[in-house]
Amino acid sequence: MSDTTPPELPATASQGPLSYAIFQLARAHRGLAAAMLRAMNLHPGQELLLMRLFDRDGQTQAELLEHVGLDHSTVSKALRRMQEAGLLTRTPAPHDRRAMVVHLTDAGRALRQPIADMWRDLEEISVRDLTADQVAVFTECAHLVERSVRERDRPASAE
Amino acid sequence: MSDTTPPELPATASQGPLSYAIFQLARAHRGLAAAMLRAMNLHPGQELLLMRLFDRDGQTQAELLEHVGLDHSTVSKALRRMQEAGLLTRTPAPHDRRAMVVHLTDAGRALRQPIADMWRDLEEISVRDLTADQVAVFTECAHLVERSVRERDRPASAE
DNA sequence: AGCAATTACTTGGCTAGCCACATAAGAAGT
DNA sequence: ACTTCTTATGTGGCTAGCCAAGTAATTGCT
Repeated sequence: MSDTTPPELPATASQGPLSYAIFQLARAHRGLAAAMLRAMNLHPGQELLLMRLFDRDGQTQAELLEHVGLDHSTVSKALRRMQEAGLLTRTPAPHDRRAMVVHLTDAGRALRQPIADMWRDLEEISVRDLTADQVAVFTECAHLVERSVRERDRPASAE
Repeated sequence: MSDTTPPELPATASQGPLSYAIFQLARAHRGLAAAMLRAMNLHPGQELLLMRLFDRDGQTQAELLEHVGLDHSTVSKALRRMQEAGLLTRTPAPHDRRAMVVHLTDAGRALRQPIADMWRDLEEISVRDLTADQVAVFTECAHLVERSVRERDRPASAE
């Protein structure tokens, strides 16, 4: 304790450089994504649901939920707003009247290419100043950190 | 329905692996931070403001703002809630009656060590499965990506 | 059967975070 | 002095995201 308690603690970054870097990077990255999505009248996170539906239309909320990993209520509200925006429909499943099957509308399908372009632009900007090696290491490390964090967050999670 | 399914576009991850990794990592990381902060009756982001005040008490909102990089309204509201929670006080600056000087209360100062411990635990968990080299590369890359993204977000020096 | 547990989803309530607008006060130009 | 201009902060409105509680339908257990 005699070497780590100077009267002038620099800042938050020194206490946890990696955590702080994640925090700042996430906010900047999300900000750019939000700006790009706003041109399509979308909000951050909605494009992930749409991309899942582009991949396979007609999924239930539970199926979408499992892949994106968000809270039930978050997905439910986001889908309701996207339905009100005319991007998709939610109809009760025929053989399981609890479930709501989500289908894209024409307006929703029309966003497939714009979202793909936007996502590619975002990726290209993010990677711009990195070498291919750095991208590989960064992505690998991101997954490792994510797994550590998730394991700690859910003490009963066994993979 | 009659649309010829493209050769199985995997998912969002393949469109932008790095962006997707950032998104997922950020959510998991923030989730763990939120869980840890909840034990102290804090919310994500508040601890950053407090740590800034631990570093130097009696700053104005504008000074805090510059360092954390959030929107001024976000900081304004967060500080109001933290004041209502008894963690700090906001008093008009004597020589500049626009500015509000933020001072920690005893209750706020009491969180210094708990927050430092929590931040250290979070960092330790995040770094657990990484080598020192990986941490260095990851942090460096995070800053590079953040800079690229911020430059693009603010079209000030576009080529 | 019948009743409990699980699953699927909705709603309410809270904060974070952004934008846009509004207010107030100091600074600067005329 | 009298306007702008800039700065510092507050407020309203929107969505994202979480937790917690509630509803409805399916499954499971006795």
